Amino acid sequence: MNLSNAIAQMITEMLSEQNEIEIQRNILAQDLGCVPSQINYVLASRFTPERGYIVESRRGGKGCIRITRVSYDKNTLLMKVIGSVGQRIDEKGVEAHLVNLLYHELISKRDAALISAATSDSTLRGLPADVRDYIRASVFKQILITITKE
Amino acid sequence: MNLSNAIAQMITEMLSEQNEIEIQRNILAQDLGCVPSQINYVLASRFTPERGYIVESRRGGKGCIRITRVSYDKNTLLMKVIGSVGQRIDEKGVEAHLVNLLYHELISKRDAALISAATSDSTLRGLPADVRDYIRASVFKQILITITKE
DNA sequence: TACAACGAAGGTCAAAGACAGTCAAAGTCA
DNA sequence: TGACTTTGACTGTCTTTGACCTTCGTTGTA
Repeated sequence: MNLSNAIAQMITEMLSEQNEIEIQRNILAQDLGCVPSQINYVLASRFTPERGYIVESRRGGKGCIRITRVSYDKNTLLMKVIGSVGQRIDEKGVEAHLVNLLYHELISKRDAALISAATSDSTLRGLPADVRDYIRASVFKQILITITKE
Repeated sequence: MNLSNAIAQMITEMLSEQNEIEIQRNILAQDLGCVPSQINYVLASRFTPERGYIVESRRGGKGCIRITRVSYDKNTLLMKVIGSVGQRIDEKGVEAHLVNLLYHELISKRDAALISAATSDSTLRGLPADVRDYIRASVFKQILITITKE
């Protein structure tokens, strides 16, 4: 087992108990007997957004690195919804999806309110119905895609 | 938790009970076991006008520092932006507003990303430019209005 | 009463300290 | 050979500290 894998495993273990951990780079490096920048390498190569992690950090005195595991399932489910929307959707269609997404806790009430505002008939007023539904589908999907990227 | 954050938290707690507090720099510094100028650093870095605080002070005997939370009424400012948008806006116009809103911390990065996604040219593709700008303005404003309702 | 000296605040700024990030070079392994 | 690892010098950012400055109420004195 090389160093990087050992570090990755250690971080994964820490994350098995909580979805979010805070570490101090220098301390962890010292514990593991490696140079601090090795931690960066491991984070950059293994704890990527693609693999469902968010890494944030703070420099300076008492700095730290926060690693959050985002539920991969959530995105998979969101992507399914996005995939199911199709080229057009009417106001009721969006509302139905929102109810569903809320029920499964894939989005927050706030998100639902924002999406609802962005896609309502009154917001998209003035367009012919079919164009409106087309634009609504596009806006709806783009917002959901943005949410999956968090 | 580093010193600065601890101090900031303490001040925030004091402000949770009233919108205005008066502290004595040296006394607070002594309570917290830090040098007095550390208080200045915390005030300068965290209790800024952008974040909705006004800091005033009086030197000399019986001096003090007064910190006021002004809730520069986020909503009032948001409404001003909404009012300034007009009937049409192009992609760059929205981006400019988002930069501004972010700078003044009236919306989060996340909100900005959602709005950007909902109003981009690619999301609204297929519409004639003038209609697109019209719909964009509508979507943009409706989302902001929803944020003011929180 | 006028006012100068004093002491008690708070303000400023630069240097030092404490972290984390970046990048390129060297090393390793299939 | 090429992809992945490891290392460390250098950089960037935020924090902490302390010396020195400014302001202002109080007090002593002519």
